[in-house]
Order: sequence, then structure tokens, then C-alpha cells
Amino acid sequence: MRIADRGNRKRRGAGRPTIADVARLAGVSAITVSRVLRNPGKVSAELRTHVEAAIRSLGYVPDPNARALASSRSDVIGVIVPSLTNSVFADVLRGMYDSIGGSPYQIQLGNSRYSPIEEERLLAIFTRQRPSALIVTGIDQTPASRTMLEQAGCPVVQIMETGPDPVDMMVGFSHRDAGAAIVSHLLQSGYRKIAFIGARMDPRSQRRLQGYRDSLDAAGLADPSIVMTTPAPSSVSLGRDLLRDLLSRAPDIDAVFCNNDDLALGALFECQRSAIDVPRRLGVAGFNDLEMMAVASPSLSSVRTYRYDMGYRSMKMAVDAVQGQDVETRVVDLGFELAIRESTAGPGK
Amino acid sequence: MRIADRGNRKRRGAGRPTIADVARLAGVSAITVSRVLRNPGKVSAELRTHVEAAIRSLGYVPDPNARALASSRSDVIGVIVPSLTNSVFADVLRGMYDSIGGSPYQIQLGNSRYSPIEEERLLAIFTRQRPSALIVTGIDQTPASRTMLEQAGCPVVQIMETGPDPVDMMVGFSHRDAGAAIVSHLLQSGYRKIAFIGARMDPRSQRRLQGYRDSLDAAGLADPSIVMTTPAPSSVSLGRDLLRDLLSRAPDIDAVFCNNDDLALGALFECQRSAIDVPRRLGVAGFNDLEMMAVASPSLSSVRTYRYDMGYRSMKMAVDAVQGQDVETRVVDLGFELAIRESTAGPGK
DNA sequence: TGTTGGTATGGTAGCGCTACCATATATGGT
DNA sequence: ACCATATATGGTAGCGCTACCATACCAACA
Repeated sequence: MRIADRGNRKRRGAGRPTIADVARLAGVSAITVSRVLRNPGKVSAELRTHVEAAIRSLGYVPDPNARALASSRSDVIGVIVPSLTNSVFADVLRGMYDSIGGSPYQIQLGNSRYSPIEEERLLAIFTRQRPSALIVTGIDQTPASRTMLEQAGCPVVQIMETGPDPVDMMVGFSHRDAGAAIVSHLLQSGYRKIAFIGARMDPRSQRRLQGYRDSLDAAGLADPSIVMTTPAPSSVSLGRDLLRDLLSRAPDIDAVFCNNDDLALGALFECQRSAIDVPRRLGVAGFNDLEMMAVASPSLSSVRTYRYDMGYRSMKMAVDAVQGQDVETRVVDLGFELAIRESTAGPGK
Repeated sequence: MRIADRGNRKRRGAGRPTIADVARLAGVSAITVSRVLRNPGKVSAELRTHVEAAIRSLGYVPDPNARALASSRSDVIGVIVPSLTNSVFADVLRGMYDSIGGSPYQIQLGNSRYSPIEEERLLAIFTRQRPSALIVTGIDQTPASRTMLEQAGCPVVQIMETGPDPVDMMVGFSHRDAGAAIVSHLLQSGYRKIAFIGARMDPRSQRRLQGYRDSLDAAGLADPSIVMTTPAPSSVSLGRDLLRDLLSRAPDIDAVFCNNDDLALGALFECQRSAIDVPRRLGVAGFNDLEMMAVASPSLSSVRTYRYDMGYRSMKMAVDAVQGQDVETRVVDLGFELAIRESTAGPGK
């Protein structure tokens, strides 16, 4: 009767099998089918086998929207990154996608374009979907964003940096320390008049600049006039332009720490074009250690950051937390490593 | 009565206002509230104002999951790209995110890792969510994938290439023609022994190689022994390695067409390191015209492709189609442009 | 023997929204 | 006056799933 009824009526859905169809075929109730899918342990082995056979024979796949509505929890993990063009985040995302692997979770990716306001807007959209977890970039959320994260009722991971007072979990490293370390290396190599060029100048760039300042202050070699920054997005051509400007204003610099590798590559090209000897006339260091840095000629020194691992680890922590596993460490500092190459071998005596 | 009842019962949801709360406050039925949000034209202006005030005063935001369940249609637009690391797709995605702008749609991003089987798996997941539209990369879907796309009941856009027999809509260009064009340019510049290096060799790389072959065949200068490819993912270091290998096997080549710009950059670095004069001893051309190509020294010739536009346009077509607007052109060829620079200026006499 | 407690399954009632149809009122033509 | 048509709103019944509670059964205990 009911079956015939359904056949006669025009159904709204696309006619795909539902949990009720599976239940009918297996001779059990719908809730038992649900349990086979969500809590297999709560169903006897015999029944489970029956139900699984019915699922397979109908090709049943649960409807994620119905599931989310009924359980107030979707399989979506929201991820907000500030840029899709910056290859740093491409690596992070690759790690996340690899980490999520065959699990049932879906990544919902938002692009904040380095705007805290846009991040706030995205968080408002994401939290409505009752995500399983949220991963956000950096530690400088607006108060409203922070409140949303705290009240989202799901695990939250802040990535790319470490800092005090995490919302929940954190995976990153200290940009200040990394900036200070590469500048210390430049000092050790014998450079004395070390400039800084930086683009975008988001909070993490600012902290790298702080590291640069701290390192030079400690050596008594700080000089604010050779720090050159712009809020414009980073690019190779911008690196060329910034170095050109810098050299015209301060021709006596002997090294430059570039806020990231794009700029460093642009700076290197400018040196090649102007026949400036790297590393003897000018030392050049970048940040992030993109793959091309080792191939360039001369090869470029940089700070290796564990971008893929940040993505992989943060997603793993999020998924573990969602599944109720105890996350032992809530703040993970992945550190960094100096990749020292030809471009900072030291000034020609 | 009902209100008190709800207050006493433990509610499942997070206690956020629902459409019923808005309806009660505005003194209308729930369906009218729904219409104000979905079809404002069907509600009188007076009532609309009332309802909108109620929505604002409660801070009501619709639940996307309930909406998707009731309407058999989610606000998700599924996008499948083969790589997140390849900056080509970063640009495409940026175009898509810009295009989707303030619209209510959400991008659900899948990474197929250049595997048609993985693409099939992702499509199975995506179609379960009854997406508003689907955007896939390339035209070489498996038969099963193609069937899913045809039966998804939503607009579908294939991007990055054009070809016969679109599933629905298409935005791209001819990789064969682009490959043929840059090789013709090399011939015109006076190069005669033009090699090819290629990585990944996905279908689009194959078609660029075909263009290379066609162009050389027409000139009677084809030589299969100087075509060097690998299924390994493309990278700058791979470009260096491939060129090194190539030169050791065929030292007499006078130009090389690199399947993409990463390889071309690696090739250039290898030339710098080995003191090979570019463009006089060896012409070098890339593909895609990434921003750094113009900055390199010597600047590198490439084929400019409209990646951002492909993302922007494809998303616009998808959204227009979802909203029932007539999409005039279903297959858009965005073409390409040769970016001719120092690296292919011609062999030394 | 009755009680307790655990385990396996089912029934009911929603989750918050919209499709579909019904109803009420206005408009116009004959 | 009638009917046909259009416009504006409401009522009902789900969409497909799971939370919550009830029930049946069995074993173990006093």
C-alpha cells in the first residue's frame, strides 16, 4: 500500500534509494540501518551483514543534507586561507587534502584575501552549516570572529603561527624567530648593512620584520632607512622593483632579507640584469624555501617552513578531535630550518 | 502554548531562530517568510517590509542544510581541479572566487590529483549533495564520470580546454593550437632543431606536444629523439634535470619548448649555470606565461593563457545557468597569446 | 523468584525548510 | 450577473535522516 502509494505520487527527490528502502529490503527498521552506518558496534554481526548487503544491492548512499539536518552536524570542515595564489597556501592545502584522505569529511574552502572582515563574513557563513571543525589562518582574528570560533561548538585549529591564547588548537611556528635566525646567519656570514624588503605585510610578515629588527638591534646594526615595505601583494616583479628602489636610495647595502621567496627571486633577477654579484656584492635571502630556490643560479638561501606538514597536521588534529580522540598536544610548533646556499656565502672581503 | 512547549522541551538545535520564529514575530506564515527570501517579487511590498524587519530583529539566517533537504538543491557549486600546487589552477580558482563574489553559492573544491578515477570518486560524493552546478577540468572524463555529469541535473562547465561534444558548457582554449603557435614562432626566429621537454603529460600537455609535432612536421623538421617527457609532476628542478639530460643526449639542439613555465625556468637556470647563452646558443620557450617569465634574465618567451578569466567566466556561466538566465554561448574559446621575449630572439647567426 | 542491569532493536517525533495545492481577493471581459 | 484569470497568502505534508525513549530479551545477582 505504502509502496504503491509512493509509486503513484510524484516524488520530490530524484528517486534515489533512501534509508527506508534499505530498511524494507533488509527487513529491519530505518534506525538500524542508520546505526549500521554510524555505530556498527551497536548492531549484531548477523544483522549488520544483512543490512550491508541491502545497502550494496541498492547502491544506497546517505544524503548528507538530511544527515546534517537531523544531527545538527555536517561533514564539512571549514578552512579559511588568506590567498589562493600564494603557493605557500597551495602546499598547506595539499597537506590538508592528503590528510583528509578517505575520511568522510569535506573541505569547505574560503578565501579571505588577507581581510579580517572578509574572514568574519566567511566564518558567519561557515558556522551556519554547523561544520565538524574549523581551520583558520593566523592568530589575529577580529573579536567577532573569535567569538564565532569559540561558540561554533566544534574543534578549531589556528595555523601558520603559534602564539599565546589559542582558541582551541594551534599548528605553526614563530615567524619572529625565523626572521631573526636568517638575519643572524647573514650577520655571521659577514654582512653588515642588511636591508629588508617586504610585500603585503600581513601579520606574519610583520613578525618576520620584527625578527629582523631584533636581530640587528642586538648587533647594534639596525637602520630603519633600509627597510622597504609595501602593502601590495607579493610578486617576482615587485621584488625586482623593490630592490631597484632600495639600491637607488641606499647603494651601500651589502645584503637584503626578502620577506618571501617571490621577492627574493625578483631581487636575484634584478641583480643579474644589473650585473650585481650575488653573494659578494649583495647577499640575498628569502623566506619559505620554495623548490626553485635551490635551483636558481646562484642558489638562494631561505628559511624552510613546513607548509605541507602544517596542513597535514592541522587537519589530522581537527579530524581526531571531531572523532572524540584525545588530542595530546593542543599547540604544535613545527619550527623552521635555515636553508643556507650560495646567495649568502658572504661579502667579497 | 506552543511557545511554552518549545521552551520546556530540550531543543536539539543550537537554539538559533528559525523561520517559524520570524513568521510568528511578523504575524505571517512560515511560507511567506520563505518567499520573502527566495521570491521577493511574489510578496506584497508592505508585507515584505514587515518580514524583513522581523528577520533583522531576530538576526535570522536560513539553515542551508534544511533548505537543501527541502528543495533537493544545495547552494554548493562543486569544482574539481587536478592540482592545488600548480599555480595555473591557483589563478583559475582566484577567478572563480572573485566571480562568485557576494552570491549565495559556496564552492566545494575537490582535488583529483590528475587521476580520472579520483575525479570519478569526487563526482560521486559531489552529486550526492545535489549541487547547484559542477565545474570540472578538461574533457577526458571517464564514461562513468560523464554519465554522472549528464545526470546530475544541474549546469556543468568543463574548463581549461575546448573540444567537440561538451557535456553542457565549456570554457577553454586549444592547447594543440597554442603549442603549434609557439613552435612556429621558434621556427620563424630561425631555430631549426627544436626540442620538447614535458612533465606530468596529462591530456592537455599531450595536446601541446601534438601541436609541437604538427608544427615541426609541417616544416619537415620533426625529430622524435629530441622529445623528452616524464609522468613526474612538473617542477623547476625537473626542468633543470630534463634539460641537462637532453643536452647530454642531443648537444646540437638549438631551442627547447618547455611544456610549462616551471620547466622553462629550470632550463634557464641550468643554462646560466652551464654558461649556455640564451637565446643565441639555445632558445627557450615556456607555457602559461606566469608573472616571473617577464622578470627573468633573460626574459622568457611563453604562451599567455587566460587562467583567471577561465575561472571567472566559467563560474559566471554556471551561476547564470543556475539562475535560469539564458547562456548565449555554451562553448567559449578564450584563446591565447604569444608573449615573445628575449629568450627566443633567435640563434647567433 | 524477583530484581537489576545490560544489550539489541524498534517507534515516534522531529531537524528547518519548501513544494504543492487550496483558498481568498481582486480584475476584467462578456 | 456570471465566469475566467491573475495575484497574494496560507495549510499541509513531506525532504531523508537521527535523537530520544521505549521495549523485549537475556544473564546475573540477592
